[in-house]
Amino acid sequence: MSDLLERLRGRGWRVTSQRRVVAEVLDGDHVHLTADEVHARAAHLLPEISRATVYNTLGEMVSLGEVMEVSTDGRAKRYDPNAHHPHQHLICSNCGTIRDVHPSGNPLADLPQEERFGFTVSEVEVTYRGLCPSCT
Amino acid sequence: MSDLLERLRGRGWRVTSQRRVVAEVLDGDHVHLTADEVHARAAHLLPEISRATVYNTLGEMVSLGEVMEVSTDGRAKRYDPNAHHPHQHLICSNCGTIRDVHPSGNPLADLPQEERFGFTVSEVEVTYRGLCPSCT
DNA sequence: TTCTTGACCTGGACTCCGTCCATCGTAGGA
DNA sequence: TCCTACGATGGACGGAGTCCAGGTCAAGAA
Repeated sequence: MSDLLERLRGRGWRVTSQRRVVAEVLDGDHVHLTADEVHARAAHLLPEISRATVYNTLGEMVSLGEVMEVSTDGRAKRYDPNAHHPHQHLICSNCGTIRDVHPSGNPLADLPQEERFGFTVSEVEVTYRGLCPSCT
Repeated sequence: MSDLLERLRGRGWRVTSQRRVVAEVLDGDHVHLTADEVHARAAHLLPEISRATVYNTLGEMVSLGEVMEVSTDGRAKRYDPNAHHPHQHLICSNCGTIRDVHPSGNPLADLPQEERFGFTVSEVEVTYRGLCPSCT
């Protein structure tokens, strides 16, 4: 994830200890943490970091396209650092576990012209729901 | 929508004026209101109705499968009475307008077995995003 | 029609998630 | 090393949703 910091620096970002720590927490490809979880883990590495800073940093990473925001259930949003590899999500309806998945096919092509109502459609988000092995 | 009330009565529900009014507000197939909007419209017909009652009633309708919950953007959930006709949603990223759409194909079949990680997958939710004609 | 009772409604307090803002601190260029 | 604009802080705030104790009423029984 240090290349994330490099990319951010390249975009004119100041690299502060807070941003470094948030990036470190998000390291790894299969992480789907809430802002509060990110804050808790970051505070473990840098105790004085504030909630507002975590929210700001996550928001900036999202608007730069480095991190994806996932709204799973209308409760807290989750942050997914695997933003450079297109994927969808499979969520356990019981315990909330999230997995990245790669469906075949192209859902964008599945929306016929006459069902677009003049919209310029640019993205599709597919969420699969079901029960994970341990909740079955 | 009076058949909704009939179905609910058939399930042992008491039909109260509050529930009648909520059902009436949700009447129509292309409505996607937030709980607060439902409350505002319901209060127009029955001024003393409380927010808690609207939330309770909507929650019950959802758990009976009579109404669908749509989490568009991590903000307020929306309630969609068109629950008996499978469909997906097309949302304007700018103004939030929602349309019901019917993609061809079956996205459930697009998730290969080896991408299911042992989950019992039961539903798929597809959300298309883009700009509506008036926001383009 | 009246009675009875448990399901339902109410309003206000509370929680959770997220944003805003005034002020202070500091990364990094000169 | 110094300067300063960008970033961090934390506390107040706001929106969405939940909870609860107590009052109300739909609908079946008589």
